[in-house]
This record gives sequence, C-alpha cells and structure tokens, in this order.
Amino acid sequence: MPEFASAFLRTLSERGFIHQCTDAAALDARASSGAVPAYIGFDATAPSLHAGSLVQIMMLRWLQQTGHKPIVLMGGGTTRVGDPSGKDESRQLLDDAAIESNIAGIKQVFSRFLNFGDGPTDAILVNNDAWLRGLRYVDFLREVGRHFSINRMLSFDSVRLRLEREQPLSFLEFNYMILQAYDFMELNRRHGCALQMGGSDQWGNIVNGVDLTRRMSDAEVFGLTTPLLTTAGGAKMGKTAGGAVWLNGDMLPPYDYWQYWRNADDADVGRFLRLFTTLDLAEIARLESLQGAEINEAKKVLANAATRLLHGEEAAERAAKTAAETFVEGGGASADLPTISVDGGRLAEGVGVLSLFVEAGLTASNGEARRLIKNGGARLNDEKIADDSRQVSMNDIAANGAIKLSAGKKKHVLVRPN
RNA sequence: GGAGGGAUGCCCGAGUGGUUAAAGGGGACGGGCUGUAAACCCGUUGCGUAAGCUACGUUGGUUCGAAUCCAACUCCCUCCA
Repeated sequence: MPEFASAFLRTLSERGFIHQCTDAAALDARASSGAVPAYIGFDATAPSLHAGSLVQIMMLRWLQQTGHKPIVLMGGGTTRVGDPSGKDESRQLLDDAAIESNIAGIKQVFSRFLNFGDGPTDAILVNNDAWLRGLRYVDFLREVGRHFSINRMLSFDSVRLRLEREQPLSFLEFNYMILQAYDFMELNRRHGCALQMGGSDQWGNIVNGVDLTRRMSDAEVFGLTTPLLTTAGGAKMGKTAGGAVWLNGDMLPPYDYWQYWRNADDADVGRFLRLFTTLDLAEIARLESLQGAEINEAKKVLANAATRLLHGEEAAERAAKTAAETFVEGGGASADLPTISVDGGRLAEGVGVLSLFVEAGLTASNGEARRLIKNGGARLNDEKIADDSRQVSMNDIAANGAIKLSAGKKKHVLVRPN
C-alpha cells in the first residue's frame, strides 16, 4: 500500500479497509484538497442492517471524521429490482410497503455513527427511489442504456457466475447494475458525489457507475471497495448460529451484540479492532500481541468498544457486567439477561420444563428441548436437568425473583412470574 | 409453441414399489478438552409424553403397501422456433 497524503485514505489503508480503488493517487489528491462527498448504498431487504454492513458504516464514519461528507443511499428503488451480486438465486421480490418499513428500520442505526445536518461535512441520507421510480423507459434506454455494452455486462461476475452455474438470471436483475451506475451519476449531479464505496462484490457495479458518470457528466469520480470479510473460521461476517447479528437493538439486544464480539476467533481480534473500533493503532497492536488466554482481554476491549459505538456507553457497560456475572462469577442471574415473563397462576400449578424452554426461545420444539436435556445441556438455576418431565413451579424461583434457564454454557434466559 | 431434463429434509446429495423418518457429506446444536477461542473427540439433528401424526414440487390415481409406478398441473433448466 502506498503512502497516502490524505488523512482519509491513510486511515482506511492503515486499518485494513481498502481492497481495490479505481485511481488511488488521484483520489488521494482530491481528498487532500477539500471535502469529498462519498456514498455507500444499502439495500432495504431486511428491517435492520447486520454486522456484515458494519465495515461500510465504519468507513462512512472515518470519511466524516477525516473531514468529508458521507451520503447514505437507501436503495428504495434498487431493492425493487434486486441485486444479483453474490447470489445464486433471485431473491424474493419485496413489495413497496415492506421496503418502506425496512428503510425506516435501517435508518435508525446511522445516527449512532454519523452526524447528520446541512453543513459541508454533515451526513445526508437519500433514497434512490426518488429518481428511479419516475424514469421513463424509452428515454432511459436512449440516454443511459446506450452507454452499456451487453458484451461487457456479461463479463461481470454478478452476471457471469450466474450464467456459468446455469442459475436463472432474470432481465429485471440484469438491469440492476445499470440502475446502480445511474445512481452514482445522479448523486454526482445532485450532491457532487465523487466517490462510491462498497464491498468487493460491488466492484463491478461501482466501476460501471464511474464510467457512466464520466460519459454522461464528464466528471471524474472514484470507486473504492473493502475486502470481503469472513471470520477466521470461514463464516460470513455478521452471521452466527442464531442468525444474523442485527444492528437494531430491538432485533438483537446489546448483550447479544456484545457476546458476538466477545466470541470472536483469536485470529480475528486484531483485524476486528482495526475495522470495528476507533482505538488507536498502537493500542490495537499491543492488544493483538497478547498471547494465549490473555487475548481474552483484547476480546473484551473489542466487545466493549464495538457495543459502545452502536448502543452507547451505558449499554456496553451493562452488557460487560452481565457477562462478567454470568461467566466469571458463575451462578448469579444477572438482570440484563434476556427475560420472559410467565403467568404466575400457571407457574403456581407447575409448568413442564420442555414447554418452558420453548417459551423462552431456547429451543424450537419440545422434542429439541428433550434432546438438549438428554445431551446434558439444559440447566435450571445452574443445575443440570435430568428429568424431561420435571415441572417448574414457584419453588424454583431464586432469590432474585426469577428462574434461570440455560441451554449450553452461553445461552441463558430468565423467567419471571407476572 | 415444440423436444428433452429436473424438483428429496436447513443446504448439497443418494435412493426408482415394502425393515425409508429416508444413505452420505456440510451446517447447526449439545457434551468433553480449553480461555465464553481455534483445532480435535463424542453425541444429537421432523412433530408428539405416548398411541401416533406429518414429510420426498401440487393434486388425483394404481397397489395390501408409493419418495419410488400412472395422469394432470406448477415451477426451473437446456435446445429448437
């Protein structure tokens, strides 16, 4: 990696954000001489972003911290088409109402990472539905479509891989890259946007946008991608056992978010600290060099810092405290563990453990709960459950007023009577 | 529109009339070892307390008995027009 003059590129480079860049030297010069508006697009396919998008969000954060203007593009329009990049099959099409509500959910997160406003380096959030929905087909074909060659489009991974694997690719999806390219040009016109960033799977879409903007607006714009992030275990970033690591607190409690980072693979700690926290690099180097069990300290720092960024100082501290109580001190049922309430009357009569595990969301069915017990992984108030016909009653309520159910060593739920 | 091929559990994939709740692999989950890690080892992996029920694209049929045979339909792929 060359030495960059601009704080922006230097930071991204040092922290491991850069995979490819269209013209790094020219972009560096541009970023050194004034505020650069840059955008990243987010599809509205789910009601929340997950940890897989965090690299992009952090990149926007650094952009702003180093004196530039972040543009968050919500893909209200493009989501109606569906990005084929990196997918073998077309995704189910979402209707407008679902897209609307997804956008509302996704928006929440950005204000934690970026400062929005009207100033030159304040972040703005726009929705490409604003200019895509009203497009007129024939006009669009004449003005935009003529700049695209099918020969070239077919060579892009997003298309080529589908064809090679004999997976269907609809004409609708085929057009996605054109619309995304058009977005870039439109953002350049409207907001002077000069840079699009994204994951490495977006490279094709991004360079198309760079080309189109040059052809139609005669403007030089840039593209930059992040490396495809996987954990050392080979898993995709942001996916775990239990599902996606959602950023919205109502979809994944801060405690679970904290746990996600705390459970990072040893080999990932340094990389994650650089990407997902704002700690300075010297400190990260120190943490990263910890050996053996000591690296757990680094994981706690990572979990604290990452949770603080997303959920705030207080939530991060509570999560850390709960984790300490749960894992270090063993017993105690900390108040911040996930909690369900059960009707007091039912509890007085006694409730079967199996159904209680299902109600707590620890197992998907009674059968699964039974297996869990048989495998010795089910605990009630930290005592192994041996009998799957056991009844749980008021007598099981511990001193703190709740019953603690555990599935394995890491998943715990408190049951409170109401 | 025509011809051919296909659809099996979370995923991949075997199975072409009976002991098939369906081989094998992956994933996931639990246990062991550890450091709430990785690797490794062991176990589990449709629902139901059970009788039993549901399941191999959908619907109907043949049969004592079907994922397996037949018919129609749906969707996908390839080639031709």
